[in-house]
Amino acid sequence: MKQLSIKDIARLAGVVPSTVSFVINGKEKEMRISEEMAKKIRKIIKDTGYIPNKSAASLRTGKTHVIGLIVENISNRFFSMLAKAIEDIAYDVGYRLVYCSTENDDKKGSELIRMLHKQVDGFIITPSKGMKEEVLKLKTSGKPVVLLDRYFADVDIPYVLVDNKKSVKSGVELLYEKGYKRIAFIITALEQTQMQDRLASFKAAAKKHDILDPELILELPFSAQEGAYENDIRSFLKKHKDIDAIFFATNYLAIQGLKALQELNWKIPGKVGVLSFDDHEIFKLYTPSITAINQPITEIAKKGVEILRLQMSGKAEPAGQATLLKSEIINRKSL
Amino acid sequence: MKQLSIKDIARLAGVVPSTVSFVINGKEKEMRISEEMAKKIRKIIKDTGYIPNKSAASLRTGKTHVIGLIVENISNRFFSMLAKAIEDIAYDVGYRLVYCSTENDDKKGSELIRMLHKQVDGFIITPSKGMKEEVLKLKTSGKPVVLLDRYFADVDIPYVLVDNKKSVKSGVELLYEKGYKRIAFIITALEQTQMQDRLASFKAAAKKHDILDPELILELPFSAQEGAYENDIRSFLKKHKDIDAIFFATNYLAIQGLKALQELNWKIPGKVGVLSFDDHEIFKLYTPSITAINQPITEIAKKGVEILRLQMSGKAEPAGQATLLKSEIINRKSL
DNA sequence: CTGAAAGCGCTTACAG
DNA sequence: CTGAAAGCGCTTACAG
Repeated sequence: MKQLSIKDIARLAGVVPSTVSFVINGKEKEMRISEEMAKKIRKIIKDTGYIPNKSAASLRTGKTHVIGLIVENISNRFFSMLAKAIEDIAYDVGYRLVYCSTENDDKKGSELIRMLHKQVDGFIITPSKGMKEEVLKLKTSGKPVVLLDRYFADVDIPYVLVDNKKSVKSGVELLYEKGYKRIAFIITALEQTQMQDRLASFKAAAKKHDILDPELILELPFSAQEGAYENDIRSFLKKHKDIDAIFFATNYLAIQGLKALQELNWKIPGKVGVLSFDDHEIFKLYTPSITAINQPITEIAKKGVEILRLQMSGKAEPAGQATLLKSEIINRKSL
Repeated sequence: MKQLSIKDIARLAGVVPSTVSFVINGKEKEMRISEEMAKKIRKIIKDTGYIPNKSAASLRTGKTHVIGLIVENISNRFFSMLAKAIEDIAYDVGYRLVYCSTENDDKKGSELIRMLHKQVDGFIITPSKGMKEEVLKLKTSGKPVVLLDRYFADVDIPYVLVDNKKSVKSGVELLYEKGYKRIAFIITALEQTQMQDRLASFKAAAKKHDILDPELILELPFSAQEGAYENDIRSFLKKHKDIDAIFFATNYLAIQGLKALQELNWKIPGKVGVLSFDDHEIFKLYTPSITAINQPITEIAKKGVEILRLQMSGKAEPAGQATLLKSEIINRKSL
């Protein structure tokens, strides 16, 4: 069963390939093809099951109608939710997604960008620090690109993310209002901008309320290994028995922190209050359920695709390269 | 900055495009191009940052080096883990992944297959029932395809999945050995083959040990809505207070079941033992931790890609279309 | 409205 | 080893 080409359809319809092409691409009005002929051609296309070869069209037009999504790790809940949201939105406007995980490996990330360059109309990237140069090249070569979740501080590339500073500030204020004074802040991956923002904001907010104790800030090196943070958190907590609340900068830290708390037999919220940045299914089910700051994943996806489409259509970018979205505190029983 | 083409590279190297093409595709030996010339060409490619246009190559060769992955919902843990595993394996052998979620929507699933048909060299699909016809067309047209996690019983298409029957049987036996006799089995999505297998196997194994009570089997209609099963499970449990163990056929049922148990204040394992098919991060952290049957996700991915590659390379398929992989019981504290 | 043709950037069979 | 050329399947500017 040989694949049909536009020529075959043209022959069947008794016209030239150009005419078929115009009908396929919805230009029959513009090209003043009779509605009758257009209908006939559409019927033949349907009956034969003809599907245009997109490689050929791409080669000719330079457009692929594919968006390249490069995230850190698709098996991570945040990224898979994000990917799903982007996919849904992109699908509705006629784009597909090619996605890849960088594993926080700058080399792989850069390689992926180069590999996909000609095969996608634009990129959505949650960049690691070392991808900066490659991302800049994208920008230079005029390839549409928008960053999500992370950004490069000193570079003019649009990005969309939750307002980390405001979110952490609200978190600290919530803790403060509930009467917590000895608040630990546990964070990792400080090479990432969003983490730096969270840390800076914690310090500023705690200082403002005069409850900042640098001793209570635990900065852990990033690790992809399972359970990597648990021991560090436990020994940290042991050393600071007067802690009355813990603010985890990410959900995976919180999850491992909960384990450490189980082992130490510190009751929540009796002994310590717990607050996590980033929600997680576990938090709803845990006893007690864990209060969390939820990122607006769908909004991030929506805004990201919107900005990318604006670039892809060649229109001017919206004023201002940064889009900061509001988070939401989900009050549960751990505070 | 105009994009370079193979002609530009050829001009820079003082050769014809063919020669460059051979070097790019690693055929310099075969074509007896001098190592010296090959080196020179490779250097120019590197220096200029030239990247071959894959649309053009695809148009010419008919190969895209892309695998289409169609899953139910990428934001679901099982599928995102599977996608990640497939991506890793495919990447190592020079393939990229285009993925899409069907949302269990047959129409969207079939549409995706058609849309991707010419853009991928092969498909990996976790099919829903209604995609059968479209998958069969794939097979007819000679497109490599392998099914994961689900299958079509009466059709000759290779598939890879966990041995659901054996896994459930081991689960029942574990429960029986531990002394549980009034075992409830809670299941949903019975239109899916793997679910049918799990149910059939539960019945057979329970019958064998003479502990089968049809009253204790709860078959719920599938629902994508959050928390959809919780109420049904709770009222079911209330009606059968003598249950001494619950075997959940999937992790999402177990998670909602745990909530129901919390509300009923049935202690685990004091009042009931709990066993779940499919592991989940939550189970490790829950108090008590939940014993689960873990699917070999990496193995499924590896085997799936392997079978697909065999098909893509035009080699004969391995004997037998079904590949059943062993699961593993992770013993925790809920039994 | 229709036709004829060029060209996107590759790969490869063929001739030397 | 090198050269010249065809052709993959489209889209589009041009001529009628």
